[in-house]
Amino acid sequence: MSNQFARQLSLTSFPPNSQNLNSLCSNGQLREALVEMAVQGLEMKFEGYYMLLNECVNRRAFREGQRVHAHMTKTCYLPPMHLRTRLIVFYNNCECLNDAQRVLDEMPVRNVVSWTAMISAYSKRGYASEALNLFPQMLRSGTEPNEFTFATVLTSCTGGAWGFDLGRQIHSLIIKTNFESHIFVGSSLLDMYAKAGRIYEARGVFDCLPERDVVSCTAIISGYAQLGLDEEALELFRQLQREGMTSNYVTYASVLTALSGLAALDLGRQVHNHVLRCELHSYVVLQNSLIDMYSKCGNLSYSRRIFDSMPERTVISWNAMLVGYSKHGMGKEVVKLFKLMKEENKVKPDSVTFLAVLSGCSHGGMEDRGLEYFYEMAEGANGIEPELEHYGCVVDLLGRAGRVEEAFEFIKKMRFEPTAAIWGSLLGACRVHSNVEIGEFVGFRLLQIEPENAGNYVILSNLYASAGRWEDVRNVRELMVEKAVIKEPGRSWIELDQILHTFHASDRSHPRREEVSAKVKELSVKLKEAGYVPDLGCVLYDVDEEQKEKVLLGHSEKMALAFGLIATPEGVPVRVIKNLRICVDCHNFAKLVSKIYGREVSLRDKNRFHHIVGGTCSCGDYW
DNA sequence: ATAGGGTTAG
Repeated sequence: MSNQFARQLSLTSFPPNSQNLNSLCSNGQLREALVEMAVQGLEMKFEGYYMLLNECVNRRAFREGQRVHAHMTKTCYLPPMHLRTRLIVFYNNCECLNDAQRVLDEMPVRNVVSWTAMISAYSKRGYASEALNLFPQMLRSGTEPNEFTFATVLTSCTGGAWGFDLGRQIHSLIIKTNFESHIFVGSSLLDMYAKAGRIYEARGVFDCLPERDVVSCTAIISGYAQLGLDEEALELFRQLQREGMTSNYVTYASVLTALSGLAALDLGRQVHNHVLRCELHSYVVLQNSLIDMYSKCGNLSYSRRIFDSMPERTVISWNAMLVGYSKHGMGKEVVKLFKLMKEENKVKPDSVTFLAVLSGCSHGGMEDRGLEYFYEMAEGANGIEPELEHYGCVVDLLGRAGRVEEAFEFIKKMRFEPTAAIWGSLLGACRVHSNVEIGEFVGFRLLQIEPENAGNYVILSNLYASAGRWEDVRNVRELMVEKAVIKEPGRSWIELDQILHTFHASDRSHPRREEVSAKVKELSVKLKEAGYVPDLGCVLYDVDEEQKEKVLLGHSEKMALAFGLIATPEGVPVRVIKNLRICVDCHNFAKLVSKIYGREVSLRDKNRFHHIVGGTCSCGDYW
């Protein structure tokens, strides 16, 4: 009765059916549109539902969308496929994957679009295995995938070995169905290869694309950057720029990742200026990248300035800043900033936050504070379960404080199987604090798990040497010669006028190599007068002492440092970057250089910064 | 009606 009355009313006062709904929806008057839906009752047209659902999707209006769904179920005997597909998208948007799946389950017929919408829903929410299960179901049902399906499903193949295997099978299907050169499919495909570490395959796909756009170019650049192939990323970026590539904020974020890795401050500043000119600087992602870039280039105050100027911050902003302080050994700043984060209470700390805080306490010599945070975490106060890496930080904390036995007990009680990294951290502590008893046990354990890592043999033999157990030193050396492989050759570099000067151990390739080795020799003579004693224990090979000293003087960081002294004016700080951990001998060497030549030396190694002033290092000689 | 690349940690 009232329905009929309403219909009469709507016929007299409004234009009939969807006309009115259309204007209400396009004015964003969702509530009024819902009233109109009720008024139209059984007369609702499919276009009307479509417009309403669209509005609910855009506004993430969950309750309203549910009402539309219920109304549709009541009035339509068989809702058409496109409306049901829109419902899948709607429920996904409201993070109700169960409801989305139910809509798919209730469809009497499905086509490629509805399947793809559901696969996309799972992959967007991070349910890779559900997405990957759905794909073969779709094939079995006889539905042919299209370019949308392939582009979508490949994004779920980046998780692990299982996903990659499936990804390769999907690749061959893509070749068979001739979608390989489709730009969306190609970008997704090359990204999958890059994330699996197969950069050559990724590049192959990229090179075969008949056309390129921002996304495909960014995908391949970031592929290199994510694998730590920073120079290649930078080189490709420059080349593609010459060829007229357009860039957007994602491109610059990826390039900044590469520049962070290279610690290329001048180039980083240049990108920053460019970002400002293009008015891209308000993207939070880009601000986060800039914070990270400045901190990894040694310029923490710039990072902080950007951080302070941000109107909105994500957890990544906080983490990047905390990691910055941590790597610079500024434990107090880490604690202060973490307090601020909690007080502000806008952004919840995540597991990376705690990694940064714990390792910040460790690098900053604040063991007790770090332990407090760990136990706070373990009690579940923050809703984050400590993971293996957090336990690793605690081993580091205890080891640094000389509490080696405690660290050993802690490892035994962990709910994880200790990894090589955990044992390695404890072995390092045993060496610094000369605990041969535990060190020997840990060392052998480590040689079992990781026999190919040369570094482990060196630390163990150093430990024996410090105890005067020369027979054992020799045995370890022999073992090493049999089994160890040096994975990554040592490499150091220094940036001068936007150019990176790279040196390898005993390098012969730099144009000024003669000058540089002469300078290293000169330095060593001067430093010896001031008490420098080469630490022959740092040499891997079994050669005579004179040879060992030569090997030490050939270390890449000494050459980069010497080059810095030659090529920059007196009094200017020298910034050296090394791809591995710095060795004890080079650390001593740099400390003496800073003292005798009155130069500040900033040395970034794989793990952290060493700020060396007047013969003292910010790491407190533990790293 | 359905689609691709990004920032912290390891």
